Amino acid sequence: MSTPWVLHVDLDQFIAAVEILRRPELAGLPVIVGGRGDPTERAVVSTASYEARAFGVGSGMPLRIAARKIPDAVILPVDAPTYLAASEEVMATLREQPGAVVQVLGWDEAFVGIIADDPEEYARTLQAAVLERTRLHCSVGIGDTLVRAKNATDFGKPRGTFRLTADNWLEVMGERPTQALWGVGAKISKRLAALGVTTVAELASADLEPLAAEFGPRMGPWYRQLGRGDGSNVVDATPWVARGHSRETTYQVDLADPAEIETAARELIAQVMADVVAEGRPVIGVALKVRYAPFLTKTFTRKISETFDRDTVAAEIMGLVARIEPDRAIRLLGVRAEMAMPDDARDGHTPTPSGW
DNA sequence: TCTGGGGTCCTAGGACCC
DNA sequence: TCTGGGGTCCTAGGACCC
Repeated sequence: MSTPWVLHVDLDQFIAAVEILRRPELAGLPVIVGGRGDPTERAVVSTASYEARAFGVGSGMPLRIAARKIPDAVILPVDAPTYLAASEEVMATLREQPGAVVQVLGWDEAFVGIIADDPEEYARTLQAAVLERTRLHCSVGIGDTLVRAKNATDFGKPRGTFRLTADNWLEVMGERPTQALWGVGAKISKRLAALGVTTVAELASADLEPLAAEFGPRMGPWYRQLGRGDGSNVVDATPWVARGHSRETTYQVDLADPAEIETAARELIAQVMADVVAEGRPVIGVALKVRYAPFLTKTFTRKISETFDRDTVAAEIMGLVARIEPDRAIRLLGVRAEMAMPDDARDGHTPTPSGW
C-alpha cells in the first residue's frame, strides 16, 4: 500500500565535499572552510571535513582555535557562488525524482515529499541519482512527519538512511537530551531543565501549563509537540520569499572614529540597497545592529509605513547610526531592510524553526 | 578559546485609540 | 478624581537554524 512519506535529504560535509571535488588531492585530509581562509583573522569555521571533525573541529568554531587544534589542516576560504551552483544542481536532481515535492531548507538540505510503499528503496534511488549527477553523497531521514524525518537524518549519516515514525520515535529519541531536537538550543534546554524536563520523553509527556507559563501560549505547546515528533507532514514547494535583506561585517580592527563608522555604515547601506533594488519590492522597515567590543549587541529599528525611495531609506538608517554610543569601540555593524510581502505570502502559520 | 553572516519567528512592554 | 478593558502598532530583545 502506498502511503505519504517525508524524506529529509542532507548532503554529507557539503562545503568540504565540494572543495574536495575540485581539488581531489585533498581527499582524506583534514579540510576546514571558513572566512577568507586566514586563521589569523576574526572568522569561524563554515564546514570541516570528517577527518577534521575527528580532531574536535566543527561549524561555528573560531578559525583561530581550529587552526590551533590541527596545525597542518588545509584551510580554505568560503566560495559561496560555487556552493550555490552545486546546491542548485542537487535540488534540480531531487525535483526530477518521480512524484517528488521539494522544499529547500538551505544550501545542503531539503524535504522531499513522496508517495511510496518502500521509502528506503526510493531514498537509495535518490541518493544514487544525486551521486551520479553531482558526485556528492547525501544521507536521508525518512519520517511520517517533517520533524521525525529531520531528526532521523543524523542516524543515517554518512551516506545512509534511517526511518523515524510514531512507532519508534520514543524508543530512539526518548532518552536523548531535549537539545537534540530541532528548534531546542542551549538556552531553551536549560529553561526546560529548570522545569524538571531534561529528556525528549519527559518533554513529550510534560504538563502544558508550566510550559505555557514559561514560554508563552504558542511556544509552550509547540515544544511539547516537538518532543513527541508530531506535527505537519506536508512538504511545501512554494518558492521562498525573503522577508528582508541584511549585511553585516565584523571588523578586523575595532572602529572608534565617528567618520570611520559613518563610512562603514554607508558601505553596508549600499550593499543592502543593491539587494533590495534587485527584488523590486518596497522597503517598510530598517534596522541597525551594533556590536560594541567585546560582545554587547544592540539593535535599533525603525518602521516605515509608506514606500520610501532609496535616499529616504539611507537617511533613516543614518538616523539610527546617530544613536550609536560615542566613545565605545565597535566590532560589528549590520544593516537590514525589511520588505513588504506579497499579499498572499503572509498566511497564518505555526511556529517553525527556520521558516518551514 | 572568544565568538561570521545570512536568515526566521516569538514575546514583552509601551504608546495610542476608543 | 482616578484610572477599565480591548485592540493595534511599534520597538527592542531573545532564540534558533544553516
